Amino acid sequence: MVDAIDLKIIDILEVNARQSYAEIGKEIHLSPSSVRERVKKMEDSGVIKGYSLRLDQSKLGNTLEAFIMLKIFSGKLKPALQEIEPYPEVKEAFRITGQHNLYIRIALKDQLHIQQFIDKLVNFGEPTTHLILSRIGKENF
Amino acid sequence: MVDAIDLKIIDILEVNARQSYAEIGKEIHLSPSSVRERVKKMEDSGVIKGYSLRLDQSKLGNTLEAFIMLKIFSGKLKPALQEIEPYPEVKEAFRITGQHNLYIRIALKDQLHIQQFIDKLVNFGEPTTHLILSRIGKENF
DNA sequence: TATGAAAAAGAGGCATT
DNA sequence: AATGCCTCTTTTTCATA
Repeated sequence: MVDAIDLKIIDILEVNARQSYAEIGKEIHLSPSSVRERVKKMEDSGVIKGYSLRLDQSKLGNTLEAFIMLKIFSGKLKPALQEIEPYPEVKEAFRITGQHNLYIRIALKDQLHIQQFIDKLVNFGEPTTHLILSRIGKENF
Repeated sequence: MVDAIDLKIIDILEVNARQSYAEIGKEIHLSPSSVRERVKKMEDSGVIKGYSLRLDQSKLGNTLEAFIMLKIFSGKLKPALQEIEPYPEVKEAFRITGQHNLYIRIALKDQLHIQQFIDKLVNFGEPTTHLILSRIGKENF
């Protein structure tokens, strides 16, 4: 399904998803079309779901990044999901195991906005908030 | 710094970072070169840090996704960071406020591997693990 | 906006299994 | 027969003025 060469391509694209097939091919000693074929197969099979951006949220004016874990009130899961879905502040969300049921990552302008955001969530569950202080690791995180 | 048109370009690239400048230009009624110029400026200023992939980890054989929050033991922050930095299983990590100090997101083959991973972390702090059950929201999450 | 240069997409062929 | 890679050609896109 996905062989060692495919994994190499993924590694390269993970660092820079806009790298050309020609350049990728040079790195792994394959022709541009072969690289392209492999990428297309991975897109078609769903291994590669899409291509995205790494943004510096602070330079976009969002000085606060945080994640909120929600302990959902009984029967409030569906309405909670519908509530948070459309917000552009929400960068990522998933259902989780443990004391809380929902993980929501957000990027916000300032403290006032995080307060307003939490105020909306308290209708659906009990929130625990963690501010993100800094990212760790390689640049491609 | 970043105007409304730039934000539109970011929105488009966030959904598909491999979209061509020509196509982006069509959507926002701008010439390919103008789009290209704006993107380059955002790259140079660091607003756009890079381009990345959205992968289906389960199709790569990683059936388990999780995040671990670590309550770091006194003086163990630096060694903890050095320990986790090189692991390919670590997809994201940041320092956080609250009861825990470190957030670590991982993708792993199976339960055995998560156990082994946690075993390494207990030397540096007290871990709390949450498995990720499912992603919520649009496809570009 | 127009241009040459570069890359992507597609077709066909060859080699290995 | 199927797969994976290559080369060649056409079309599209990029970067420069």
